[in-house]
Amino acid sequence: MSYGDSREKILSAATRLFQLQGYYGTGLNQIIKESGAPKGSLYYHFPGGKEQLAIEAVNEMKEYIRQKIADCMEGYADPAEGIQAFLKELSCQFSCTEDIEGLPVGLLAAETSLKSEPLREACHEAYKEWASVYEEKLVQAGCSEEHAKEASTVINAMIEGGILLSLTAKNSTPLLYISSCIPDLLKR
Amino acid sequence: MSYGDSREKILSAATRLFQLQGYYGTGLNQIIKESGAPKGSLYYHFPGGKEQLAIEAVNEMKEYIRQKIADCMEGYADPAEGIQAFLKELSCQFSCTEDIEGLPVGLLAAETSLKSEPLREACHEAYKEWASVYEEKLVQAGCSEEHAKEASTVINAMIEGGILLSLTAKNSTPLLYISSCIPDLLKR
DNA sequence: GTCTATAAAGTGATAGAC
DNA sequence: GTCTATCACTTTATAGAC
Repeated sequence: MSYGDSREKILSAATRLFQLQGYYGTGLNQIIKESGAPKGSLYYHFPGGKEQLAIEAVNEMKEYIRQKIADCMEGYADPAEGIQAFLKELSCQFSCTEDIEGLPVGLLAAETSLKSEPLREACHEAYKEWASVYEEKLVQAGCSEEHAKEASTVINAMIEGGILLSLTAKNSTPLLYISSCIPDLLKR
Repeated sequence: MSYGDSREKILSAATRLFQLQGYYGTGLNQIIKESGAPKGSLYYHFPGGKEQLAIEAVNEMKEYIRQKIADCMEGYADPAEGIQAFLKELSCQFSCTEDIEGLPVGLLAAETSLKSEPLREACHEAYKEWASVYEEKLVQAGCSEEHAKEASTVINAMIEGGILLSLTAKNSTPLLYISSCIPDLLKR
């Protein structure tokens, strides 16, 4: 292969750390150290430096979460049940401190949306992609295009907000409350 | 007075900057510079250093937002209308780039909940306080205590998530979508 | 209450050898 | 592809003068 796995190891450590600690809370040294990749290879693989690394990390989060949402939605005919399955999966991490994954995309988005346009765009694309998975399912289930568009955005907001509240509360209660109100939200 | 206004100026600059740029994205030097307060007075007024400053900043955000929510709720008999008034106010900042206030509490919470217990607790208290304002109004309007408790947490999550999405999208659409689904959420 | 000076460590980034 | 060494800068925090 043209790339060894150094690039991959760096990117996966960066993704994990950015999600947990944020952009400014994570140093390049820490990324290198946790990745176990050779020290000198960072700027070889990521000539754009920290910003490029963060953009690619956001793309990793985007795809990882998109897949999770899609898997959950596929398992049920009713969109509400699919979303609840996804929320259930998210809530698991708060049972055990070690499992906590942080706030995917949201932390980086909040830190950098006003400071780096390319990074903001990457975060925005992630939210758009997740919304489109919800949207498609809702339309398939008989929602109007308009309602599906609104609802999918609201679901994105609730879930990011719910993770944030669960992180702060150190328990999954907020995510579970959200889960229980999903059917009411989609009933229209 | 026993304190001049240096303390106040430092704290208000810190509050603004932490909310916009986060804990690690904001340096003590920048806070001093923007506050216009004398350079040497920071550790005199805040012997606990950056962490103490952030905790007090979170308390400022807590009170500022609590007041805003309370004002909005007082203006209407219907809780849904009060919440929509608050969302309308939040959405204004995205009309003009200069007015953007960032993500109150949420950014600091996401960055530090896993790293500083006292800071996490301060953020948690803020969310609890906001929720109790919603809760009280909902119970007054005839909701069951149980439903009011759930709904107020969900509203907190939606709003923090909505600000985050609006920040990332650079427009108020997410907050407005949330506003339009509030009545459905409370109908029970 | 405020100042300067500075310590001690960390940051992102680059150059040049191998 | 990877290494080391290093630059230029910023960070939080402290000590001691005024």
